[in-house]
Amino acid sequence: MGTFKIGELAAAAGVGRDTIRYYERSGLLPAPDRTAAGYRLYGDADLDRLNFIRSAQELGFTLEQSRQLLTLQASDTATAAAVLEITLAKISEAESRVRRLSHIRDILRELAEECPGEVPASDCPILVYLAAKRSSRRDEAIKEKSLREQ
Amino acid sequence: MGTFKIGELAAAAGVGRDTIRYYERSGLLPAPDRTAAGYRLYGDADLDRLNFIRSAQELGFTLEQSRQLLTLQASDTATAAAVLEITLAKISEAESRVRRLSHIRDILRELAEECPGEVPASDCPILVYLAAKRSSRRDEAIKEKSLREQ
DNA sequence: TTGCAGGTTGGACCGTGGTCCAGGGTCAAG
DNA sequence: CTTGACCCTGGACCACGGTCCAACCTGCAA
Repeated sequence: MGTFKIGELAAAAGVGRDTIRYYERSGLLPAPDRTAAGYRLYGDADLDRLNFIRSAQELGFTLEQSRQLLTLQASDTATAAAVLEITLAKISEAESRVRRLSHIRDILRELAEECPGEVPASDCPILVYLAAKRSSRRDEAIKEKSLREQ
Repeated sequence: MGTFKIGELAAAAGVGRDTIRYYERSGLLPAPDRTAAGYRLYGDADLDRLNFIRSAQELGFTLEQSRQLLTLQASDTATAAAVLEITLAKISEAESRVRRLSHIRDILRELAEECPGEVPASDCPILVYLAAKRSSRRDEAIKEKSLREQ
C-alpha cells in the first residue's frame, strides 16, 4: 500500500533495478508515472505484476509467455481456454525435456557403471562410446532439433 | 582415408562450414594444414574428432567439456577416473534438471486439470495461482540459482 | 554546503553455440 | 576466358534474460 521508487520495488520483489527497467522496455511492465524529477513511481499493482512474472518464470514460462498471460488476465473477453492452451503446451514441453534428460541420464549411468576408474583414460568406456562410429546412434536428424532444448 | 576440404568435412560430419571454423577458433579442433592457396586440409582424425564432439553434445556435454574429454583421450597419463568425474557431474546435473522439470510439470498438470476452460480468463486457476501471494511458495533463494538451468 | 545514496539515460556486455555477411581469392569445367 | 562453386578473413548478429557502465541529476542529512 503506497508508492515505491524503483529501488524499493526492486527490493520488495527481490529483483534488480535493471531488471525492472528491462521489463518495462520489454513491455512486461507499463511505463510508470514519474516524479517531477523523472523518478519512476510504482504502486502495489506493479509489485503484484512483478510477483506474477516471477512465479511464471519459476514454472518455466518465458518472459514473452508471461506477457501473454498478463494480457489474458487483464482482458475481459478472454476465456480460461486461452490460458489452458499455453499451459498445455508448456506441459508437453516439460514432458519431452524430461524424456530426453532421463534418456541421457540413463546412458551416462550405464557408462559410468562400466568405468573401472584405474585404467588409462583412452580405455574408458565413456570415451570409447563417444569415439565410436555414429552410424548406429539413431535418427540424427530428429535429435538435431532438440539439441538446443536440453 | 584421404583429405577433405572444409566443405567435404562439413558434409561428412553433418555440420556447417562455419561450425568447423568456430570449433577451430574455440580450440576444439587443431589448426589444420593448408594448401598453397590457404585452404584448410583435413584428415580422418578430424572427422573422428567432430563425431566425438557431436556425440558428446547429444549427451549434454558443453563444448568446453567436450574439449576436456578430448584432452583426456589424447593424454597418456590421464586415467579413466578423470572422465568418470566429469560424467558423474553430468549425471547429477541431469538428475536435478529432471527433478525440477518433473515438479513443474506436476504443478502445471494439476492446475490444468482444475481449469474449466469456459470461464473468464481472470478466473482461471492457473492465473489465480500465478497472481497469488508468493509467501508460501518456498525457498525463493534456493530456486533462484536454478532458474537459469531449466 | 557538501557528501552520498539514490535516481536517469543509452548503450555495451555476458554465456552458449553457432550463423551470416561482405569483400576478396582459387580452381575446374565448358 | 568466363562462370560458378568453393575457399579465405574479420566481424556482426541471433536468442534469452538480464547485468553493468559512464555520465549525469536529485533529495536528504550532517
